[in-house]
Amino acid sequence: MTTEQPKPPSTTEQPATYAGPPPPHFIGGAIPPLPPGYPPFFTYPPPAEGQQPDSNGSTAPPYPLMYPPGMVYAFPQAPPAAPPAPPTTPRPKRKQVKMACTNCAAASKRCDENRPCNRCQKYGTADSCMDGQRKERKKGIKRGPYKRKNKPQTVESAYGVIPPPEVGEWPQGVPPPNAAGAPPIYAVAQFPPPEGYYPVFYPPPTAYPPPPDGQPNADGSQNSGQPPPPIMPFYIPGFPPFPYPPPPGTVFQFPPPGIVAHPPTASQPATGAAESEQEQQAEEKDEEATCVNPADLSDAAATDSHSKAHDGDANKTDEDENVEDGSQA
DNA sequence: GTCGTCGGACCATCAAGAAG
DNA sequence: TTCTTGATGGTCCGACGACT
Ligand SMILES: [Zn+2]
Ligand SMILES: [Zn+2]
Repeated sequence: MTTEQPKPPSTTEQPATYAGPPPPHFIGGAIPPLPPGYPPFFTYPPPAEGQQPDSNGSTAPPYPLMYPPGMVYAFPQAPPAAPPAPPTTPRPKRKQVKMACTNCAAASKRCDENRPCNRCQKYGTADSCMDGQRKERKKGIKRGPYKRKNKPQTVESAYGVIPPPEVGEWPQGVPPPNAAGAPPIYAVAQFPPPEGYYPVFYPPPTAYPPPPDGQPNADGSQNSGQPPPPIMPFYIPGFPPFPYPPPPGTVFQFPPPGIVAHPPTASQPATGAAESEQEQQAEEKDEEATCVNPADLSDAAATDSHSKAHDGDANKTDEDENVEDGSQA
């Protein structure tokens, strides 16, 4: 994804409580204030194709949009000075024959597996069309230490999120809450975000263990070992994205206990990657829970699931494509 | 137009090094 | 033992010039 961090509201810089105007026709109590450090469930859609940043360099709409938790993705802000990237179609990989004939090799032209090869037949050099001698690779050359760069992808590397920690164990690479620059919350991806999106933050499902050094947090508090205060998500019926302020007649409601959201359907913005494992995990986890399509009820509960992507490297086959060589008219 | 030459991008292979 | 990295040796694209 992108290394640029998002500017939309779901960051720690945002006020922890919703400060906007009360939504019309709100039912079910006041919008619950978010615990300190928790971002609101607001996000923006990605900029439309060809949309230019405004004078502030922002491609966000003038109003926030609400997605139900479990499908909440913000999108990373495009760098203001970034020129519009031209659409690039990756060139198909060029196939090579295992061994070109001596004539083709000398002329640096495309050969094929046939003997005589196509080119030699065409130019009447079939009698001299034969394989050359391949040199043997040198052995025993010292190479020095390698840089490891293709580690198995984690949720974090794939989606820019940090998996929740086990109790009593700090996740690798995550500073404790009292450390400078520590994230106030952990990020949990419910579903793979669409291209160009990153998941919104959720509170960790487990307690913060005491900091390794026993020091208080940056805000002076001590980790109690208790789970952090949960975010009480709120929802509106319908299909995401929801405009905010919501249109007149919108009814807010809290999710009944045990209600979980379905993964995005094909009509929703989501990548197709890694969905099966997540779905399975979600189903296993919430077997007893009632599943409600958000399009029907717009309910969701923040459940924890990750996905992993692994970069396989298996390209050992070799088939020739018998492409006619030669200049055309 | 065809054909030969050639620089260099691209590709497949595989030994060395790293990890499990 | 298996996987990953990266150097190596190779193919062949595409530009160019000579020639017909
Ligand atoms: Zn050939
Ligand atoms: Zn040949």
